[in-house]
Amino acid sequence: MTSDRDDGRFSYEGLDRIIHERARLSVLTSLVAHPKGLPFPDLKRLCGLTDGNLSRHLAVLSEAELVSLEKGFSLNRTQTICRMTPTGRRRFIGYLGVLEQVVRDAAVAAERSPEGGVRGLDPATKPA
Amino acid sequence: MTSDRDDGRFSYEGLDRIIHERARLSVLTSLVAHPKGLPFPDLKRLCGLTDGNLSRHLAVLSEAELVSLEKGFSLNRTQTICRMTPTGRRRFIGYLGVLEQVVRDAAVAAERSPEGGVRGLDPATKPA
DNA sequence: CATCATGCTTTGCACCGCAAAGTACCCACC
DNA sequence: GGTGGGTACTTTGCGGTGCAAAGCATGATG
Repeated sequence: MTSDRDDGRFSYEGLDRIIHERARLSVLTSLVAHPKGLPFPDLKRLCGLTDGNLSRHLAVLSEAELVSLEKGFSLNRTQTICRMTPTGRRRFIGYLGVLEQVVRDAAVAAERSPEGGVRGLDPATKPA
Repeated sequence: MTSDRDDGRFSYEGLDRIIHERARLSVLTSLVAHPKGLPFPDLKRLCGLTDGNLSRHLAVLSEAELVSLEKGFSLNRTQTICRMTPTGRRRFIGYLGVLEQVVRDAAVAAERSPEGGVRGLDPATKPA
């Protein structure tokens, strides 16, 4: 059934641990959708994260140089603006390619076995 | 910029922690591609996992009743056959829907900001 | 001045992924 | 029959991490 050639067929090594994490995936998607950057509180609301959580994940992303943090003041308040770095953007897009591959693999497979419930996941199907 | 209506816009709560993990994502994708089940060693090779790793992840998936483990004998060897349960299949497909949404959100956003490198990720583009 | 709200950061812990070591079984081979 | 080796897993140990709760600093408000 499975041949030697299939070794690692589904290993998906491109799923970078830094990126492949729900909260950080949220953050990065938010940031790629807002190329001019987002203030901490907006990001927090978009991602549905607590303060502490967002802070920690931003630290990780910043450490990995996937996002940059610009700390300043606005309306007499401290304000951190988060942006995606060019590196971050590149790596995120690479990651998305792998993610796309996962979805495609799974959709093809699920389609092939007839046990129903696969509507809208056929890779050739466009969403409504 | 972001309105109240956007709260949680990118929170992706459907990214189930049990499923959203590289190794288990591998396992589930392998299993959905092999509806008749896979023996432990084949699964291990497909996913590029060590024995211990696969064992642990299977325990988690089995505990959550996303996969079933059938332990038996074949050719005088112990053999565990792993299958996806109907529940597992349903939940995995649900998860895939969310994953698809992530890819689509990100692709749209990345497309919209002009800084290049987005080839092949446009949601309207089919792979070659 | 006290209180409350905002905008984060730090702490603490429980959980988890991973590799290495361990167990069980079977099969040669001498 | 016993020893060595291979297959098929399971268990253990540990370093790392996500998360919530608590902490801290600043500014507005009564």
